[in-house]
Amino acid sequence: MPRKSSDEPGRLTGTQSIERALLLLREIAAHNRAGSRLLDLATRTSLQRPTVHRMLKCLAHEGMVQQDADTHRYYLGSMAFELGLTAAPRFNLRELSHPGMVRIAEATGDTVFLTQRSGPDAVCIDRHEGTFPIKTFTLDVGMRRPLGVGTGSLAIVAALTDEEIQNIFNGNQPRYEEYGVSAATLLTQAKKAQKLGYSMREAPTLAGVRSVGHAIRNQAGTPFAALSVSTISSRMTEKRVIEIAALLKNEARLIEKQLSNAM
Amino acid sequence: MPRKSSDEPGRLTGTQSIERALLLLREIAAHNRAGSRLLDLATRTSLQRPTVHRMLKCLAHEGMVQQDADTHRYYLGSMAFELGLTAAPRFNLRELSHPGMVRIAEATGDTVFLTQRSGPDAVCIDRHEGTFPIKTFTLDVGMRRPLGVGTGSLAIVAALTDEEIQNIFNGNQPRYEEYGVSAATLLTQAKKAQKLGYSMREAPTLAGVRSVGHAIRNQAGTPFAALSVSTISSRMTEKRVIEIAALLKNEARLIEKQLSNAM
DNA sequence: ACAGAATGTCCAATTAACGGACTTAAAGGG
DNA sequence: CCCTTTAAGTCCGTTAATTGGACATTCTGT
Repeated sequence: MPRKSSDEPGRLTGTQSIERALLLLREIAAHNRAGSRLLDLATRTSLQRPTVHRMLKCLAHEGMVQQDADTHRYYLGSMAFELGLTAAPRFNLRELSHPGMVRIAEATGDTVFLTQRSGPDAVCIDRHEGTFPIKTFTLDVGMRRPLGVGTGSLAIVAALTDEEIQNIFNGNQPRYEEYGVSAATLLTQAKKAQKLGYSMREAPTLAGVRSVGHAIRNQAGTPFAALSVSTISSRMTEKRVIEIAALLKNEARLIEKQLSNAM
Repeated sequence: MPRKSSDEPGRLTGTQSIERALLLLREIAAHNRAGSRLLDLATRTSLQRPTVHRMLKCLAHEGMVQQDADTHRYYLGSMAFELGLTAAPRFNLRELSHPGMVRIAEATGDTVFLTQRSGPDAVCIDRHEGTFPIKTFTLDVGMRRPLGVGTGSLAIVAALTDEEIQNIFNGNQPRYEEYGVSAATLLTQAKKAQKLGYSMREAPTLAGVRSVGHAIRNQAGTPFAALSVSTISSRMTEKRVIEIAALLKNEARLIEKQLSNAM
């Protein structure tokens, strides 16, 4: 009997291979800079190597992934890019948020990030540089990491219900190690963020970088994205954290307002 | 017996449902403006309705498609958008070229431009500043000018076939006046660029500015973009022109290589 | 309120997908 | 240079997952 890949009560039926293919795509996306080797994908998805290989061959054939001829590594393909272009007009959080991000970058001088939730992950979907010469690019656009990793990501988590937070942290537990954090510390940080109304922390892997984040909620009140500002710790005094948090809150409100009109 | 869904000689095996799911995604993408109804998708893909429905349910569950609650119509979902963002750096000329532009700017200290052909025009799609304090911003990002005007633009033209060059110069003739050039002089400059393998000239409107450009070709060998470097003439000695041209050629090659992997 | 047309669901039959075992290719080390 | 190791890629018998005909439900228009 194959490993139970998921514990969801409302399992779907008759779509095992599609689910697996999408799982693979997510996994490839999560490591798209370096690319993924067949074996790593098999390990990370808990699928058998032949299965992964067969699926990748199909996905490559259709252009959803592409394999580097030299290194044999797998990356997202041109079809993924093209589907994204087609889908973009309906998910224009990025365009919608742009003016606000510019305002924040101008007001603070620091770099602003826009992060969107994607299931158990968060994806950085935009970045706007401030004018301050020391820049801290903690996130690249397109970067996908487990929810909770990253300050914007943390702000999203903290704004969820306690039950959901538990579920997410439980589900992502094995993946956190890779990013140098534990579910336990994340929970503490999320609790703190809930009290404050915004997330704030030092980057665990990058010493001397401090970030502030604020969630953006959809019409139903569910947080699905976040704005965050990141800079060197010396610029992020207590007082300034509060100012920036207020700024983020204000811009998040504006975006939420537009969203409720838009959809 | 099920309909033969495809006639390919080199059929893949063991991936029927993934192929079908991707077929559905393509079909949904092709009608993403208006959205697709279940029955239309079944008809257009020659799949059975229950099959389509089951797959869509899965795809929707995973966020690859999304169904409008009111109209029941299907659209591409947020995951499609996010995968696209992640894939973009490898397929988007601008993102793809970014590392190379940074390298050129660092090596030369001067400002680098990325120009893309758009029919009879060329558009500056990116610019990266060097460190040298005297900057010559001959191009703004987004600026659109007739092909041949501008050194990057000239490099693109020069790399086309003689027949195409004639057609373009004829078609653009009346528009050149505005930019202080004539089709005749452009032709001479293009011929010279063909011999050298790169374009070089003094800006006709801005005295004391000299630029070097090199075309970027797609897999078919057709030039469609160019890298160029621009600075004050006193910095652009004969010798330096040759060095920079070599630098540009090298980076253009790298981009072309990535493009050929990509598609 | 009713017909027509669409979406959504069920489950027995069957085939398409699975994965253990094997082959081939490429990297690393003596 | 050859041998070991490690990874990619392939094969094929078994079986569990997918399929799709038939049915249920919901929506739409008159």
